[in-house]
Amino acid sequence: MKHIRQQPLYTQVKKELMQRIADKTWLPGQMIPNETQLAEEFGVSQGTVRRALDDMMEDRLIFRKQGVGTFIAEETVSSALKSFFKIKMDDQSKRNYPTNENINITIAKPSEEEISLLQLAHGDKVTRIFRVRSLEGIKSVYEKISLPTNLFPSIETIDPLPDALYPLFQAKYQIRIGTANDVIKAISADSECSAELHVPKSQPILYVNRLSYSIQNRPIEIRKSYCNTTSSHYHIVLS
Amino acid sequence: MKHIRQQPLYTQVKKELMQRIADKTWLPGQMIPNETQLAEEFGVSQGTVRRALDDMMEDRLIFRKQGVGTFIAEETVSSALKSFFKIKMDDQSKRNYPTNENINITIAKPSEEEISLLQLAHGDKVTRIFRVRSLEGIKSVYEKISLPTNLFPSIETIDPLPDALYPLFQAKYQIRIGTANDVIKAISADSECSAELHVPKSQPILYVNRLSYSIQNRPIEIRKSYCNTTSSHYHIVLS
DNA sequence: TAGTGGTCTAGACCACATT
DNA sequence: ATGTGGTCTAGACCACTAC
Repeated sequence: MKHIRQQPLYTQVKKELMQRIADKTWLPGQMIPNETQLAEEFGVSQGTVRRALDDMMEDRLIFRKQGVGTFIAEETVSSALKSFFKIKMDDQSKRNYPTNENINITIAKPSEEEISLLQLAHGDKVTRIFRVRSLEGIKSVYEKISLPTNLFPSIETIDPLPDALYPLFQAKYQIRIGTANDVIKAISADSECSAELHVPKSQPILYVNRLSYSIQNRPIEIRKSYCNTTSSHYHIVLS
Repeated sequence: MKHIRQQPLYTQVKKELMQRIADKTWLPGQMIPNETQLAEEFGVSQGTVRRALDDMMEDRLIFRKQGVGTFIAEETVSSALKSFFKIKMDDQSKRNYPTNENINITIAKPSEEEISLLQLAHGDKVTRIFRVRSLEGIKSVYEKISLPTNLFPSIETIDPLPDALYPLFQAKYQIRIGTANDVIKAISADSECSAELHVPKSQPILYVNRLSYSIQNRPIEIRKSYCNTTSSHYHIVLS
């Protein structure tokens, strides 16, 4: 390994290893060479490789089994999903990811709120996605999503629209969500919610108003979620 | 350092160092001995001390300045509060921290849930704190808090009980909250909530069920918060 | 210049899982 | 028995900060 003294050796090793994941040299689930072999290949010590692997483990890019080996993490996209998908069934044994229903996509002139939050320029359009998401057969979330149309060309023609949007954003539009702001309230179901979620009017609804940003910190998505939390909840770990 | 082979040396070193922070041997902002000195004192290698310090840095218990030294982190009220106090006014310009009202503290035999979640031993008691918190004069949150009585002796005699409990936990009981799990639902106000928060029955209420852990990962607190989110909200940043 | 944290090495041994 | 990751050591040198 060339000694660029600008950055530590373990960072350089990590970058090379990440490259191999990115270019599919190593596929998800696959076991990679052991630490000694990698150390020899890169011309560094085993400790340096270990430091690189420790960092990658922290990023959940790999996982290790003592006595077995080091493996590429499955679907590095969906692991990012874990960070942003917060609605869980109360019964943790049922860990179904929600399915889409009643999808409706329109392109429209943006509202004041959309212009402001998504930082739209004059004349920019907005693509709105309406959908109901079901968990274990129960209509749990009614979502209204607003996206800048120019960032997501032809997204309205994708059929079927995948249940998880963030992997789609990344795979098809090279947009990776980095952070999100969730503002959460308890409200009463209005007639729209009531109809979409099949709940009585005035049922308590968990309202999550999200603004998502790309890793470059550009606002990407407004997502208003109306959740029937009768048998599910919003779960967050603070530290 | 005694070689308990049950756990790695670096975790034992870490525990001893954390103890010195807890018992005020080392105070916030103070510089601690360098890695070599600590290694000599504990009878381990410098690399082992470093691993312990790396872990503590991850937990933000210490910080380092290259070329200067290693310092105990300033445990500011605001830093702990920022992480764990999530209810904000909708109008961000008003950033009042809530005040206590109607405080009621009792010591009781724990419920099944309390025994299980707080990992109580046979005969352990539980201290329950009930209080209403107001934001800008509006009764916003009704809280029921459960604590292991043996960890918080005489907390029921503290008068007035401070608005923020976590700084008290640390200052008086050397217990620092490190993580918390929040489970959030929207429910209807029951008669108890209705009375405490002065809202009509069946008003939508944001119910936050929290289980907090110390930095040593021991469960410390169950906190059930019932929030009137008419003019406030729960705010979380995901990444 | 002296003292600190940051990186790196080469080698040893332990704990765990598979064969 | 073998091979893997996990821990630990002793020592070296680099990079940064203060004096």
